[in-house]
Amino acid sequence: MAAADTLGYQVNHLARGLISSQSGLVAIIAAEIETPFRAALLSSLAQKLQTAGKTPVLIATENSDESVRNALRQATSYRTEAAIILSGMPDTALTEMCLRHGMRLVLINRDDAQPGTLQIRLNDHAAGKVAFNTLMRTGCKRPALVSSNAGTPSLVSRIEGFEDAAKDHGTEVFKMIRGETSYDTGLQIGTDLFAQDVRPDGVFCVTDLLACGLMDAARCRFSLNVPNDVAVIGYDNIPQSGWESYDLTTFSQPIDEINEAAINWLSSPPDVATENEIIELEAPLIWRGTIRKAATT
Amino acid sequence: MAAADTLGYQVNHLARGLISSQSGLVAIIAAEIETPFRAALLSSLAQKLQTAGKTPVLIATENSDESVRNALRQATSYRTEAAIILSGMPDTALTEMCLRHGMRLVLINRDDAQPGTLQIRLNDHAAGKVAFNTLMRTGCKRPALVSSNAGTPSLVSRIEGFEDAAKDHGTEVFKMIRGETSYDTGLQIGTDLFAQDVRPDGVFCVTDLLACGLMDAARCRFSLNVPNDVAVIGYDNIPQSGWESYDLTTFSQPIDEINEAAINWLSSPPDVATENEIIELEAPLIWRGTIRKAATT
DNA sequence: CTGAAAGCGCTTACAG
DNA sequence: CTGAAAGCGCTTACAG
Repeated sequence: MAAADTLGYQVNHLARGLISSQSGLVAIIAAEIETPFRAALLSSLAQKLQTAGKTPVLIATENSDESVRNALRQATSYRTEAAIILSGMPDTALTEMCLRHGMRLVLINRDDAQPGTLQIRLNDHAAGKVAFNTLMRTGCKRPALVSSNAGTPSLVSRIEGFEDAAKDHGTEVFKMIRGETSYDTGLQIGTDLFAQDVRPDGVFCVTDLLACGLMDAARCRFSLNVPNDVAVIGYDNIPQSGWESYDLTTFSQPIDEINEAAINWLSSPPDVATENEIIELEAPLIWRGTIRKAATT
Repeated sequence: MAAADTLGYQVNHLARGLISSQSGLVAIIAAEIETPFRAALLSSLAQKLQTAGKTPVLIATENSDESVRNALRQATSYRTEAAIILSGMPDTALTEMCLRHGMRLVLINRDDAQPGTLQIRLNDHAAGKVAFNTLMRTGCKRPALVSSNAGTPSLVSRIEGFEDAAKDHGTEVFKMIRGETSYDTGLQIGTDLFAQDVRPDGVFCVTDLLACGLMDAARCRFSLNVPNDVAVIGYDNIPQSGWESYDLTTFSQPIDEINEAAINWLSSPPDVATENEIIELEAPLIWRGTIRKAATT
């Protein structure tokens, strides 16, 4: 051992992976990793994977299913033990190929059912409802809903939750859905939204990035006061929503819980789960300054 | 080939790497990847690596040299072809071991000399000077300099450049260096800085994150106007500095150039470079709204 | 030009 | 309990 140490010997994981079919490699497949929420999720995930003794392989994709397919092929060629997919959806044929290779799949924030995989998702429908009810409880009369048209299952659920709550309440919702999920589309939507004769006085942005853009439009371009003229609720709890310029009330994605659930499942024996498994977590509302004080808590 | 395709055959890169010593794997070793600048660099790097036919292995470290050392060991055990290091410094012994393994090393934004490596850095000293001169040219009388005490070579160079320019100009600089490189320390430094009897009227923050925090302290806590009461210059050009609430004048790190330089060097034959090579790039100043209009352009 | 053999560095099962 | 052999899936050099 001493000799090995002085010679700088290290086990060759490539060779070990070849024989034992335990490569120690886990693929993280994600798009838009430069985005605040994704970056935070990725950072936490990479660290937890390492402390669990795995080595993360990072595969950046575009937002298309096609590029996720290629990513998955790249992963299997390295006999990755598992893939954690944060964006896009592989088709069933590819999923099956992964399973045949002994590779395990976890899908985060994706509702589509895939046999043999673990799905981790948040209760987005409930969050949409909470968003609506919170706006109403704090005195809003003209609620609005803004989203990108990325059409991700989680975004769609948030929208539906908000609309269902509005229907129950008998209130009409002004809806503006456009562009990609970014600060810039938030800014543009805000610019159009607040240029109207009758302005909404409370808006749920399906994402913090959209909310930040919308708030900047409200304040810099229309000199509106948040929350007095418009209340705003976001979703994700990115670092910027805690910055004093925004101080945004938002839903907090439980990043650590998500990643721990993923890693626990990967560490458990694979034969237990032949069906697909679903773990649903809650995203609690973080009360900050973009909402008026509620009459009732 | 048709049969291979229907059976879903794929070359096993582990086996190929074992025999050909071309694993196709490149390690990215980085700390604080959830931070806006790092996330942007990482995203671009991962994508460029993939289109160059390499597969990135992500190794998240803490900011210590010790954890970079462990990361490098993990990388060598997978016979990574190269490592791109964005944080911390491996010691010479480890660098030599990497080179002996046929692994190539590129160090980004690190000034420390290491034989056999490629160093990519920015002309931070010049940027520090530009920052000072720009503040003075736009009418500042009491310049201040704020930094974290991370002590990274690039931060130190920015500080020295600013101070050297001040010395040439015969002007005293108020300096506040504290904490880690984050929004929160920017906020705290700003809070203390603007509570003084004589306030600075122009400050160079060595990082955009610090600048955002400082601006929020100035505006939310002291109702100061930027740039009329205080001008602010940052460094990095993170996405948030382009947001309307900040509209921060800052130095733009040429992320694409940095990554292309790294990948070009990795693609060139290794025997050419036995000495360490240094590539120095410029970070141009992006003029936005946190600086008064200059009398002379 | 085609085809079989050797070997990369491991781990696992088996023989001594 | 120790030690040698077989084999993981490739690539490269060599024989036919």
